[in-house]
Amino acid sequence: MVAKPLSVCENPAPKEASKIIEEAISRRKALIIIGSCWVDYHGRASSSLELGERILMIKEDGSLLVHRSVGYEPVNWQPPGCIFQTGVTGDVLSIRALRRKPREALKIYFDKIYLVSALSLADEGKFSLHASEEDMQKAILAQPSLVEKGLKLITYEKKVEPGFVDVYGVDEDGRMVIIEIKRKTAGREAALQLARYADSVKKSTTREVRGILVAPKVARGVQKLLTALGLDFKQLDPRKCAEILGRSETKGLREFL
Amino acid sequence: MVAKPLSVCENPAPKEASKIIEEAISRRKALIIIGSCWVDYHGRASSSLELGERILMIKEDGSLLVHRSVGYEPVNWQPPGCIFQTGVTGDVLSIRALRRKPREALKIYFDKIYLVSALSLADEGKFSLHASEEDMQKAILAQPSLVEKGLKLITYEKKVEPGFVDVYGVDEDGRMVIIEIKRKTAGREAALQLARYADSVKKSTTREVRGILVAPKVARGVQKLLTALGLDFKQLDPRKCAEILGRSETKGLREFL
DNA sequence: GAGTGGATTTCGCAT
DNA sequence: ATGCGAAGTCCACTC
Repeated sequence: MVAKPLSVCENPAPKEASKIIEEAISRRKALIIIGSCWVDYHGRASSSLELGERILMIKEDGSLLVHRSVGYEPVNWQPPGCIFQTGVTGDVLSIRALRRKPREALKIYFDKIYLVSALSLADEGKFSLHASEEDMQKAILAQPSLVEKGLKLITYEKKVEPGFVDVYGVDEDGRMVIIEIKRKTAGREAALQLARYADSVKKSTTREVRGILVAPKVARGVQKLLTALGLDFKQLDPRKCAEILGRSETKGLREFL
Repeated sequence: MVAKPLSVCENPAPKEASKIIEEAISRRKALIIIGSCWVDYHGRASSSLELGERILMIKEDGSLLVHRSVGYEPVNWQPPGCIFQTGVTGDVLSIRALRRKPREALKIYFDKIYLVSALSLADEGKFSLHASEEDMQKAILAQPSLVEKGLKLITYEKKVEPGFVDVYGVDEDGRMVIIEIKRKTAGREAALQLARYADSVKKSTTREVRGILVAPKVARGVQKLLTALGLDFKQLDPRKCAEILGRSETKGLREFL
């Protein structure tokens, strides 16, 4: 028999809420607390949030999220690894989440608590993600012709002076090729970064060096910038790369690596 | 009298859960659903998440978060603006969150539902944050001597070729000064970016040009890089800037702006 | 432990 | 709409 996945307590008194919360934290349970609160944060920056109704989530790893009724992001939070302290002063429940490295403190004060729920979530499910920049790189390694006919790859993530080159190879005319991969629209930064890499490589070889920006699209004006910098552009969709990997992942790539 | 801030339903049947969820979404309420589910996502990338117990949050603005029992970040999500569809197939409740621009779809399938809670959160509280890069810029504008004695500022957010210079001025010897501000440890990128801007400005003037990197700290090796590039560094803490703004925000800054 | 760069980044601002 | 850069970014990975 499995432990009950959750307990629910509506409209608890502050003392009762505090008891549930401390118990849950000590037993490594997750918590959801809904109520009216204000929040102060001091650490890498400082912030204050005035009174309002919010959702507080405390997780098993000691992370904490304060969510408003709108927005993808929490308005306040604490990354994993917090130490928690709770206290009751009058009718106010306070929760402190402290972190070292960096030293930062988040304090929440509830003047009304509508719900406290302690959770024991059983979750062993695997998460898998496709069509990342890494997938694009793998697809290109498995099938260099995606970038250019006759292209031969030498190394990947080759380290040159100021940073990394995503992929590094030789074209059919024997020129060195540096490839910068972006999984979404490439902006000015990507072009300038590639130009820097290319310059850096040029300094260390007498051979001709080409830079190719691989991305699904370039931002407005960047094509012109690429031309001015003497760089090439090859359009490539990350989703197409994911498809290619799905079909041929076991073929060429393993050999290459 | 205010509306009841939340309703709670434990262990609902799929049909019942579906009804509550649709009702809540149509009334622009937020939702918390806890249960055992699997998740598929297709859009900017693709992902799949196997069966496990999680917390689903749907917000009033049509954003959606799937949280596991650990981690600051949601394992799956959808930004604000979704359209939702629910359905029941056998004992499975499905929730679809669709988005245009970009076109992406997230599908959640619950085979067990422990809790459904619909929330009407009243939250008008102001959020304020201090010690951002913007605060550093404001502090420098209000008090240029923070960077250097005798420094006179001309403008800020000045457009130069590849981007924007944070602050732009003249030092006590009449040399042009461009300032790049970082609120935390400045890395190689910051130094190279400033160098690019400095080069760009040098090309458009015959006057001497200095670049100053303002940050609480520079990363290892970056000081050497700055020297090599002929750039200066001025240590400045964002928290000190926030203090200065707190004391003197109404003094020099308003005049400058 | 620090540094570096990607992310389904999100978010806000300016063009 | 698109582009661009900051973020208390978080996160994984390398040195």
